[in-house]
Amino acid sequence: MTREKPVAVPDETGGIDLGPLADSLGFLFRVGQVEVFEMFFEQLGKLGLKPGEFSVLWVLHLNPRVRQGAVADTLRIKRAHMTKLVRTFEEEGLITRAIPDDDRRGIELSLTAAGNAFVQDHAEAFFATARSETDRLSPDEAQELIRLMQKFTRLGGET
Amino acid sequence: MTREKPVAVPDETGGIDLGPLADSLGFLFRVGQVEVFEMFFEQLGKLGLKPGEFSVLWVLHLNPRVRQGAVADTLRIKRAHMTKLVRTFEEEGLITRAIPDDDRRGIELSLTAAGNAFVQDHAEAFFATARSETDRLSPDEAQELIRLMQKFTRLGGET
DNA sequence: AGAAAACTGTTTCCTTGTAAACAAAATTCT
DNA sequence: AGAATTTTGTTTACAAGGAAACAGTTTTCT
Repeated sequence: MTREKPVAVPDETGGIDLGPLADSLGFLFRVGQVEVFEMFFEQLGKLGLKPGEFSVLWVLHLNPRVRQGAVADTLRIKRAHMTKLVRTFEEEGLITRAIPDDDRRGIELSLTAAGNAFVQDHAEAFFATARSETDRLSPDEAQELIRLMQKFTRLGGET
Repeated sequence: MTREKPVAVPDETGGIDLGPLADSLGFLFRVGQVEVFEMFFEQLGKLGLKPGEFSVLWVLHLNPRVRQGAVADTLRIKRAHMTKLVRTFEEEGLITRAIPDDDRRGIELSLTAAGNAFVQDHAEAFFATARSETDRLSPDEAQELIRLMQKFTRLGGET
C-alpha cells in the first residue's frame, strides 16, 4: 500500500505528498468545509453570525411550526445538540415552542417577531457570502459542483 | 429575502423547504462530510479507526521527518490540536519526535516500526472505504466531483 | 551586537458536538 | 384492553476542536 510514484499528485501542499488521500471524498469534504468556514467568518465574523445557528432559524422561517427533530434530521444536527440550540434560541426570545395536541411527544418550533426580524436582517448577507464562496470556480464549474454534491447528499432530487 | 416559489427545490428533506440553503457550498460541504463520516464508521467503526488520526499517520508514512506544523497546515488541523494528537501517538508508541539541529523550534515526526505496521495494516481498508464512498455517483461524476473539490480546496494543482 | 519581529509548538480555558441512558407519549401486536 | 416496541425530546458525562496567551528559537533591522 506504499505508493510507487509520488510524482502523480501535483499539489499545493507545501511539498507534502498526500498520495490517494488527496482523492478521498472524506478528506476533500473536510478541507472544503474548513475552507468555506474560514471565508464565512472573514466576511461575517463581525456580525457574530454562525452558519449552523442561522441555518436553523432560516429553516424555521421557511417552515413555520416544523418539528424540532425534523429540523435536526434535515440539517444533520444530532437531536441532543438540537435541544441545546433550541433552548438558547428560546432564551434569546427568537423562537417559541408549542406542543401539538395530536402528538404530545413532538415540539413545534416557530420564530417570534424578533426571530423573523433577525432572519430578515441577516439573510441577504448570509446568502451573498454563500454565493461568493463559488468565486474560486467558473460559474459552470460551481453549478456542477453544487449539482454533484446535492446528488451525493441526496438533497437534489434525482438529478 | 423570503422566497416566493417553494416549488423550485424538489428534495429529499422530508418535506422541509431549505430554499437557497440547499445550494450553498457551506451547507453541502457539511452535510457531505457528515454523510461520508457515517459511511466510514459503518464500515470501519469496529477497527477503532478514525479518519483524522489515520490521515496524520498516513502523511508521516509518505513523508518521514516532516515538521509537525506542516502536517497540521496541510490537513487543516489547528496546531494546538496537533500537539494533542502528537502526544497521544507518541504515548502509544506510533511516532517519534526529533528536534533538528538547524532549527530547534521545529519538531520532526517519524513513524516507529509499530507506527509503520499500523499504517500498513489499515491502509488497504481505509482507502477501499474511501473509494466505495463514490458509489452514489457514476464513475464520471465521481471523478468530476473530486476534480472540482480539489480545485476548490486548491489541492489539485491548476486543474 | 542588540532590540524588535516572526515563527513554532505548548498550555489553559472554552465552545461545539456526541454517546448513552432516560422519561413521556404514541403505536403495534396480540 | 394491555404489554411490548417505537418515537421524540432531554439530561448527563465526555470527546473533539479552537482561541488566546505564553515560552523558546530564529530572523530581521538598525
